[in-house]
Amino acid sequence: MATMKDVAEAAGISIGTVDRIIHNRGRYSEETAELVRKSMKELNYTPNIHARGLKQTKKHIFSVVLPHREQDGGYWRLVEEGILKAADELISFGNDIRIFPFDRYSSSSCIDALSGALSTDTEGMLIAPCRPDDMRALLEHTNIPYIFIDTNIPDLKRRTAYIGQDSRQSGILAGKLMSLLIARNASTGQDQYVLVVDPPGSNFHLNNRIEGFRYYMDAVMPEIGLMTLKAEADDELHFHRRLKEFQTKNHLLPIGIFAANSSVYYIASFLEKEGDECSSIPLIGYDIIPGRESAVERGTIDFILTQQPEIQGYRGIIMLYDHIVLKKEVNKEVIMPLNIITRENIHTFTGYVNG
Amino acid sequence: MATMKDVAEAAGISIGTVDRIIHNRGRYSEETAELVRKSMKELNYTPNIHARGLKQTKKHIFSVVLPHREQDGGYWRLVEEGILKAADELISFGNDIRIFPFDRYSSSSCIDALSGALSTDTEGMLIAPCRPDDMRALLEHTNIPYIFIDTNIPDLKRRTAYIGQDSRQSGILAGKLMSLLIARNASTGQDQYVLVVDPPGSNFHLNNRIEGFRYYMDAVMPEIGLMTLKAEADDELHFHRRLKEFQTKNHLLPIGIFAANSSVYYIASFLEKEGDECSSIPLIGYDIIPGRESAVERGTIDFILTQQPEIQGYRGIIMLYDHIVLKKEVNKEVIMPLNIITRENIHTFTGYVNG
DNA sequence: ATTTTTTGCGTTATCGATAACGCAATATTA
DNA sequence: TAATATTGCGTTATCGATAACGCAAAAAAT
Repeated sequence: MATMKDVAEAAGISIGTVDRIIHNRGRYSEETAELVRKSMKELNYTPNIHARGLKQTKKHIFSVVLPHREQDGGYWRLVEEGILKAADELISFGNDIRIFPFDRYSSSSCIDALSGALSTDTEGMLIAPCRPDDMRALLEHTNIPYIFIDTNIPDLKRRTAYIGQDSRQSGILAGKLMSLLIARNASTGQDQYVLVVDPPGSNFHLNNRIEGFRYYMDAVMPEIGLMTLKAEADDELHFHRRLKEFQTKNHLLPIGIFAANSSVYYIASFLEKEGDECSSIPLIGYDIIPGRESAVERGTIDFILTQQPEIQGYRGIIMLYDHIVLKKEVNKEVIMPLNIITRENIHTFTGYVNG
Repeated sequence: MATMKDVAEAAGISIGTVDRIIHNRGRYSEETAELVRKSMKELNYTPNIHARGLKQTKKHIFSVVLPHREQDGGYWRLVEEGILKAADELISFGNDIRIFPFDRYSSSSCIDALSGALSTDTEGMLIAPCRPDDMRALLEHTNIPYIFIDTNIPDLKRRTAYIGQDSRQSGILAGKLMSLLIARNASTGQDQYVLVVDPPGSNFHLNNRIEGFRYYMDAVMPEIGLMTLKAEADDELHFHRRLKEFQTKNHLLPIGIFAANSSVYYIASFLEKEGDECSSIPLIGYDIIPGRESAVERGTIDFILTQQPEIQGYRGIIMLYDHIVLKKEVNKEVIMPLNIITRENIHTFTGYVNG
């Protein structure tokens, strides 16, 4: 509860000098600085956040660089929602948060978005570097601090922080849940297999999830085969068509289906259309998509895994603000908890927790 | 970004009057009030939280009334940890949070704690009313605002909020997970049963959890019997003794064990002592107890359900502060998300999320 | 009719950090 | 040596909300 005035008095120096020392704002001697730092320690001085916030009328500008909301099955929409929620809170303090969306399948779009963000008077950036190679060069030559969200580029050590998920582990978890779901039916017949649905596009996390799932299934249920269905378009009808094709080609139904992202909802609607025999097939996927929870509530989808992308987005912005404006220490790496959602607990997850 | 001065000017009135109207601090006419309210709406005025915080040098005092940390298998320690974390943040703003612990098995201790809290100059209370009948009378006659945590007293409508858990639903979820775990072994023999461990003491949530579990198991696996073991002391050795007794009396091992609280860790240590045949029995319980995660990591405990009591405590205090000091609107009812923890995701839950 | 109380409103010091401004004293350059 | 630049430090207005203080005018009580 010591004020700057207290520190100044204890050091036998003026407030102005103390302030200059704290903020390293030139024009002071190292001697007095030492003295002041000692007094600060002794009095356990912490700046009053309110006084600071009040004085700082300066409007802070932050930029967000992430894929279009519709991409990856609406995943980015969820992230963006959390970002907007945090932005809302910060805007009311006179700050500005600018979003630079890009097409995650286009190199030029990605580069444009990032250079757009860089060319403004941004003080910090929240970046989803899902095209690391397009972004690396630009990020190596900037002094603007940035936080990575969702994907990390480990070799860019100048990042302030990374907030994301352990996607391989989530695949392993999906494998475990699948093994429980199919335990009852397994080994009652020959040629049993689990269908792995690989969503369109290539994506670090998707690959990791699938790899983790495979790893677990091969280790625990080696007798169950895994078949992969690669989708080419992020579109409900496309999924239905591909599934139908698959069904006619393979007359034997899978004993379980794993979808590596929110396309699980497309699969659910297909299975429900096909009748009870299909909709009772164990089905695991990712992310709670607002408005589509009913497939979980009905039990067509058995488990949904999520790392709450909204909260990821929300916390990303708050971390940026904490770091740059409040000058707080922030965690270098935040891994989101891996939640298991099922019909019995989904209602406790809709709507925000925290924030 | 409108200030109070802007509002005053727009309404053709002084700042002092605007302030009086906002805070309902007597001495103004309803006419001008109407005018001011209109200007506030028009200018979309939001008070500057920093200016407010800066001016408010007044030290706020809050009280917390909850059971001793050791009770209910260490559950309250977790709640208290979250409370202390929030308190820490608030104390640095010059506030004071006082904890009044009580013995949840003693009526007089409970009454003493609550009247202790009430007799101070507390501005708000966070209360765990796990002895509703002892607390009701006192709470009906106070004007100090309070928030209930963990347990609710629905008929006390004057509460500011309730933050807690849906315990019956968590029992149902436990039932679902149990049914998956035992699916493989079920119906291979006669007289199969699941053991339900009822921890010492009578507790609203414990009863609900067990009731929910029973409900699910009876509905989905009626052929599996449920046997109950009632423990009398919250003590690891006591549990081991009772389990040993049970084992000698019933030569047939259970095909699954459900413990309605964190005593699941006592059961895990017993099963591990008894060898592989025992430690592979499906086991479900509650709460992550710091330092005892290894039983989950080894897989002796298959699933842990938790509603993150630390976060409950943390949020309870923050809600109190938001309501009383910042005069924010707070949710009347906050139900914590129901998390499923298993060896594949426990590492993402240790340590705080949010805060 | 006079005194007292109440009501309505304006003015202003204050909270703590910040950064602009100003003034010496010292150092550097011409 | 004189002119200029740099360094070190003190003083003070400012951010916006708050609440104490003061002063009239109106209302109530005597």
